[in-house]
Amino acid sequence: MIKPKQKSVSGRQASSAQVADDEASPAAAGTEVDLGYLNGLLGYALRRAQLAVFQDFIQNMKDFDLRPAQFSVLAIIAANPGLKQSRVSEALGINRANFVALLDELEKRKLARRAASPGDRRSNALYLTPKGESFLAEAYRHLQIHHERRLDELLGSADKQFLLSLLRKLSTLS
Amino acid sequence: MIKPKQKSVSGRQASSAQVADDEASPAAAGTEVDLGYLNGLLGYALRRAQLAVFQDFIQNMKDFDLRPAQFSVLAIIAANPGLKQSRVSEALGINRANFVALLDELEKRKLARRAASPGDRRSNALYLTPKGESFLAEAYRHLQIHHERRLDELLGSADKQFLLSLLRKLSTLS
DNA sequence: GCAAATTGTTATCAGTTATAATAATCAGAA
DNA sequence: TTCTGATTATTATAACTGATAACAATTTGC
Repeated sequence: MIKPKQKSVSGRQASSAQVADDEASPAAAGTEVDLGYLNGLLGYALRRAQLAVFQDFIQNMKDFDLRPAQFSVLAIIAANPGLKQSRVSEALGINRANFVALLDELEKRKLARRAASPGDRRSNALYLTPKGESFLAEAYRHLQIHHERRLDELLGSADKQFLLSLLRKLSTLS
Repeated sequence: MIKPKQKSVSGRQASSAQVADDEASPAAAGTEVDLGYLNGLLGYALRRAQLAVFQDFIQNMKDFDLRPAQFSVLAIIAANPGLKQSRVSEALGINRANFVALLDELEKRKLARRAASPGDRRSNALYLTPKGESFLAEAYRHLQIHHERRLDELLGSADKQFLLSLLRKLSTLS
């Protein structure tokens, strides 16, 4: 079902590795820039891909004025209504001090709200407002149609699923 | 040769999607946090994976005091000696204004140097110093042994190659 | 020869991320 | 129960990244 197409990926190692500097002939202007050691580095490929995908995400969420971090907060709260603030920030890997302003903004826009946590007066239980629920649902629908579908077309949806599984493995590092 | 293992990736859509808020029962404390909509989003998986891989990179480069951006600059110069400053920054997607301080640092550490560009007195031709050459080679060797090999073991080296090819496709997004 | 573009640089600003400190509250041990 | 230590949300702050604008020197094209 999933056909890994390795066609244009070959010849990677051969391209650089030997760092011979002939200072007499500076790299030609019309030539393509050789990525050298970067060609094999997963971190580099990840960074470039993440930047490109986030750019597309941000572009698509322009009408919603929603950046990736904000979307992720709404999504977590929607899936776990009543979760306390520290657990939401922890789940997203966001420092809880920095999470305050992020949530302030969402609360100011009436998309989320802090509620008293029953049994612990220190913590806030977080909920989406009704407006937040429909807003998130619409944003998600828009993303599916415009953002994710575009990625499906670029990668093939089977390969995209496989990509997701590989990325999840990487997230478990240390 | 490449066997896409889709085992634990199934049931993604089913997990959330229905955002039913039962405000009466706040999300339990001992329960795992449900990622909800984030489960299907490629951008989220990419971000978490990139963060994890960069953390491992930085950890492994601690003795070299070399961060990803610095490594990438050295790698580009090594593979394209004499390339002018603006082309290096452009190749890495780094704003040329921000590139100045980055290169200043590498020059202060005697790893790279700005040289006069023959035929254009505006631009700098960039080279690694001999120290820079050996430093980069050692850093790369260390990365291969400790960083990339670990990723190979985590993903399987065939799947890692396939992952690289998918990430490169994503980087082409507008 | 002159207007427009390029190159490196500085200054600046918004956004992100990490740390420390603090007040309120909770939990557990003496 | 009281007291000590941990947790929670918050503020303030600093470091770092990324983008923009302005500028001088230089090159390019008409």
